[in-house]
Amino acid sequence: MNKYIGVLKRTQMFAGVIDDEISSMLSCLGARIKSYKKGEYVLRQGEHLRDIVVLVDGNLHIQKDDYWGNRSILGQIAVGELFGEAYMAPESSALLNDVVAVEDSTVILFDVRRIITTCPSACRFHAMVVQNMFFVISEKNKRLVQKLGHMSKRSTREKLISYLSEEAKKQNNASFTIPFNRQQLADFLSVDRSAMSNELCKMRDDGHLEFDKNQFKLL
Amino acid sequence: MNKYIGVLKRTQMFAGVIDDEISSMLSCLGARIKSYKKGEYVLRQGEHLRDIVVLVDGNLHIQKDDYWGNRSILGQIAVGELFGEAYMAPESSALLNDVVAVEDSTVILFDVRRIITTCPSACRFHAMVVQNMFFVISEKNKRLVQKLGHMSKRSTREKLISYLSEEAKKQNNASFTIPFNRQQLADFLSVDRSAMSNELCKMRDDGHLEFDKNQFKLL
DNA sequence: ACAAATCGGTTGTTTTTACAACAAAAAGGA
DNA sequence: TCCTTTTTGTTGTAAAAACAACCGATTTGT
Repeated sequence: MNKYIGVLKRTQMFAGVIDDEISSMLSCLGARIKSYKKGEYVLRQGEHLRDIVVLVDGNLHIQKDDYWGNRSILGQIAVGELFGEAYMAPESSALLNDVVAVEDSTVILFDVRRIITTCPSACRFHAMVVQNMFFVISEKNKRLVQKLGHMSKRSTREKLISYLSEEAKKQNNASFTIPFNRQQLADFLSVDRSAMSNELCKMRDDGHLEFDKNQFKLL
Repeated sequence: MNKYIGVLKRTQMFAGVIDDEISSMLSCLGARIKSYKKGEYVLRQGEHLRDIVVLVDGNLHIQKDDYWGNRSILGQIAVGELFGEAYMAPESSALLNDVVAVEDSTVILFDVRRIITTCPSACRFHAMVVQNMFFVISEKNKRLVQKLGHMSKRSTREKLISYLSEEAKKQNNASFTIPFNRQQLADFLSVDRSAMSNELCKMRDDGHLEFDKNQFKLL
């Protein structure tokens, strides 16, 4: 687990906490490590979650498949980001989505209750982690609101524009890479892949953007 | 402000805090009170928010209007609920939506920084409010995820089913009232009102539900 | 290197939704 | 109460999206 201290140090959750402190906090917070192969389920819809899941290597998707096999992707977790913040309240622990490793992945799990309850042994930085968590959850909420902003657009084209412009803004560059292939992007925006592909090409022909694979450039 | 202590006491934010303590916390948390007439803007998109807004009377909608006048409703704030939790992180304070009073409303504002920073004078229940806020944000997060669940459905009918069943579940009754009229519900689900109205009537004719105004019953 | 699987784009058809216009019913105000 | 405004349902048409099927290119595994 110690080999990932460098990764943890750079997460928002542990912002301002030094290596030595992280190391001692691992036990204080009941940390455990787990690895998953590409395609494996990290968590399943309906499961009860009592941990905060921090991704230290790989790539996760939060998604849901309906009865007819339609998939919708709620979001993506990149290295350093975490999952499970929505299930910290004691009563609301039944997961609404699956969490799937889209690449070989490694996560570190922290016991939720140990995070929100400041420990008696009072490791110095516990209070800072609590405050960091506030900001992390707050950020997460904002991202969900942004996603709702994309989804509330009526046409496929508008959804694409909404999503791509925000991605450009987030990466602070008109050229940027998205973490999805076409099918995944369609599942993320809840539209049909072929229709979306069509629309992307039209937008390209209209001179609004250029793309190659998952690399885009807004014009 | 003191006339609303009874309301505050029943909010999740102040769960477990007694009247006297709330009263003293009001100044500790830099509380201010504001009232709005029906139709007035409480907050506007792009504004910078440094407060948590608790609704103590009335009804608020969180919404956004685009250039062409299309409105989309992100959510509704009922008495006792709060707004602003997505903007607690110092860098993310630019509002993504308007907040509008859909009835005459009264809110109490709390300085965010005073909430997350435990005060030196250490009012006894401050720590409890901090923990409560964790749960509130977490709940909000869950609600956003649920809304994304509805929005990710491909057809108007499925969106309606998704929303209405959840509402029934939330109110723990097959008969329930929704906080929207038809146009508002359409704006909430991002569909056309007339098409939605049509679909609702078809669903009624198919024997799936009954409704009268904003009172629904699932069969 | 080869076969198999995945991925992205294209096209035609069907289904669904948006849009516009209107009428009946209900609510609100003078 | 009566008039005005708002709300809801209805219908027809136009536009858009979903669906299905296919192909070529790329990637992956052996």
